[in-house]
Order: sequence, then C-alpha cells, then structure tokens
Amino acid sequence: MYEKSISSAVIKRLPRYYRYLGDLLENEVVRISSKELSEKMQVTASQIRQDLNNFGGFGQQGYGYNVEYLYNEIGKILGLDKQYNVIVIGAGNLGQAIANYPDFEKRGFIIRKLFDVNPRLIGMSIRGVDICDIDELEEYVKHNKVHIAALTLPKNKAAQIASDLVSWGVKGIWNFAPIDLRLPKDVRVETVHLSDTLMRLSYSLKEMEE
Amino acid sequence: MYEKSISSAVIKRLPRYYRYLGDLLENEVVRISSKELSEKMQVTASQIRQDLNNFGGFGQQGYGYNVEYLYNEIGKILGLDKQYNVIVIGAGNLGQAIANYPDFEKRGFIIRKLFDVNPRLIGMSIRGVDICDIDELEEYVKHNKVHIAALTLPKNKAAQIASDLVSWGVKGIWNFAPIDLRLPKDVRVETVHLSDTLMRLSYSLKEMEE
DNA sequence: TAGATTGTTAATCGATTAACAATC
DNA sequence: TAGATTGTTAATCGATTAACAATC
Repeated sequence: MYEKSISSAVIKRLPRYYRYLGDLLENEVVRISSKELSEKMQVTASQIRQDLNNFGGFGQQGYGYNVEYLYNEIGKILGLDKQYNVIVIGAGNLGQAIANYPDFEKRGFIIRKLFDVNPRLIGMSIRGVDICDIDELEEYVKHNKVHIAALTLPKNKAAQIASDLVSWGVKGIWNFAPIDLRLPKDVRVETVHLSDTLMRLSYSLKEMEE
Repeated sequence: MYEKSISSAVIKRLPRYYRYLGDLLENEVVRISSKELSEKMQVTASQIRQDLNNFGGFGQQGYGYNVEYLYNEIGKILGLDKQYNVIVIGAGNLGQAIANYPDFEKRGFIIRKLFDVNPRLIGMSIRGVDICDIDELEEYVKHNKVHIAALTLPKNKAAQIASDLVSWGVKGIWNFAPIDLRLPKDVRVETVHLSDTLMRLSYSLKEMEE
C-alpha cells in the first residue's frame, strides 16, 4: 500500500512542536488551539494544522488539541516511544558531552559505550558508561544491537569508521564530523555541522553592520 | 539604496559550498564548472549558478569558476575575512569542546574566555583560554568587545544570561540550549538544537522499519 | 443551538529546475 | 572561429497561507 511520504520540511518542525508541547504539559496546560500555539511559536495556525494533519486528525473542532495526547502522539511519530542503543565513537569533549547529557536518556537514547584510541581515556567511565579501546568496536557492534552510532571524531577518520560501522550492521549515524557521509540509502544519517551554524552567524553579523 | 535580501535557503547552503571548495583547493584543483561541482555535491548545476549569482558573477563563460577565487569570495560573503571575539558561557564538556576545536580559530573565531559557576573549573584553562567566574562576566563584556557568545549551559539559565549579554551589548549568540531565545531583532541568534537532530534520526529509523 | 475551531481544499507565494542567449 | 559554460529569464514544482465547510 502506498503512503505518500512526509516532506522533510514538516519533519524538521516536529521536534519543535514536541518541545513546546512538553513545556505546556509541564505548566499543566490541558488544551490548546492551533491559534494559541501559533502565537507562542510564531508560526501560522494554518501551518500547524497542515503539519499535524499529515499524520492524522489529533484535534477536535470547537475544542482544539489536548496537550498531553498531542505530545504523546508526536513522540510516537518521532519514534520516542522506543529505546535506542547508542554508542559514541570518539570520547573527547564532544563525545563526553553527549554521554553526559541526561535528556537523551530520558527520551530513550541509551548510551551504551564510548570508544576511543587514546590510552589515557580507555578504561575511564562517564556517568557509568565505559570508554573502550576502538579495537574492540567491531566485536562489540557485531555482538550487540547498536541502533545509533554518534561520530565525534576527527574529519579524516569519520568516513572510514562510518563505512565500517555500516558494514557491521549499524543503520543510524549521528555525525558530528564536518563532512557529508556517503552511505547506502538504507542507512540514516543526521549530520550536525557545527561550523556551518557559526558561519551563518558571522554572515548575519556582517549583514547587520551594513 | 535597496538591496533585496538573500533568502535563507541560499545562506544555509553557502557553508557547504565553502567546504567543498576548500577541499578542492587542498587537492590543488584550479577550476571547476557548475556541472562538475553539482555532481560532487549532489545538487543541480542550476542551483549552484543561481545561488552564486545572488552575490555576483564569479564565473566565466566557457571556463567555469576559479576555485581559489570562488573560495575566497564565499569566505568574504560569510564574513570569514574578519576576526570575531568569542566567549563561551558554560565550561562543561560542550563548552570545552568548542574551546578545543582548532578549526574555529582558523576561520577567525577567537575564543577569549570561558565562564562558569563551578568553582572546580574556575581558574583552569583550556588551550590557554582561562575559565573565569561567571560573576566576572558583566565586567568582562562591558570592557571587551565580544562579537559572539556561545551558550553551553542548562536550559533554565540560558534565557536569562542571553538577555543579560544582550543588554551589555553582545549582538551575536550561538545557542546550544534547547530553547528558542526571544531577543531584540538587531541581535543575531543561531541555535544548535542537538536533540532535534537526534529525534529526526529516530524518526527516520522508525520509517525504515515499516 | 450557537460559537469555536478543526480538517481540508484552493490560492498564493517562493524556491528549484530548465532552457537558452550571451560571451569567454 | 567553434565549443563550453556562464548568467539570467521563464517554467515548474512544492511549500505556505488563506478560506471555509464540517463538526464538536
């Protein structure tokens, strides 16, 4: 059966809806209309309704949306009702930052191991997660289900490790190296181009001066 | 004089062009046509030509683009020919990761100071950059030109610090806290929503299973 | 029932791609 | 000059917004 795929513009906005709904939930708001939410989020009410209706009718005419219900539904759409085994390759500051960030665990992303080449790091642990020798990576990945590998290692190593990981069965790559990974199309890659965002910032600072 | 502003879709792509041209330059490629570049980057040649022509005619008919020239021109457009004084608020792993990343300095983003509340960090230094008590932040910002403040601190502190910084004259915010900062419109904000990218990854992993 | 607000279709807007004349 | 490839206009495509009938 054919389902038309959702545009990536919509997907990109889902985490933001999720975040706002989570805040509303914390503040014990029970219901919200697309109009109210649109004012908070500074988008059009039309866009909110269009976006949500890609996935089904979560609202009710004359009432709006139930915050908790919508929050949970978007969570399911995003796959946050499942658990993911995550490993981090590269246990430098960025790798450690990821391992230390408690929110990820809360959303079902469980950091299982870190790997590094640096003998001074190997054997240490971060919030109870061991840092292992990268030589043990292949063995580990082949014997343990790894849903997501976060790559926080230098640019020149990232491409090789990524294709190794994929050949050992990893399907999800969260890449922090400033390169575009070319991987089989059944592998999902999200790249965080930190320096790109910094360049956009300097662009807009420059624009401002003129 | 009125200049039509460049769409953000175009701006978002500039750092990527810059990256590819930098790689070509390293490989001593002298010239490239939009067609060749489009194949490398997996975009249309049309888009490349359209994008570049927002800023001027950098190419030459029958020849293509001179790699070094185009690289430098895009660098200027992005404001990378200038230097920026950067401070990092929050000297945890992520703050340290930023201070440690040598590529930023290479592109003109000079990390001047880190600030933190944690007494165990205060007084330490990262690659020669001091970690100061956050109580000294106001004084520092008022007496030193700060172009960009990177916020690598918990969500609940970020909004307050951001508006303080802005009231003390900072115009550029590189935000890593998972919130949308509301700041005066002459302040430029780039937010890196790490957890949003992770959620998009889990979304697409989920899609794959079906 | 009347009022509110959704779900959804239709209209608009903007971004991408195609095409080709200009020109190196 | 002939061939190549840009710069740029026109056509297409997709995403956003507006409008409103359906319905709670």
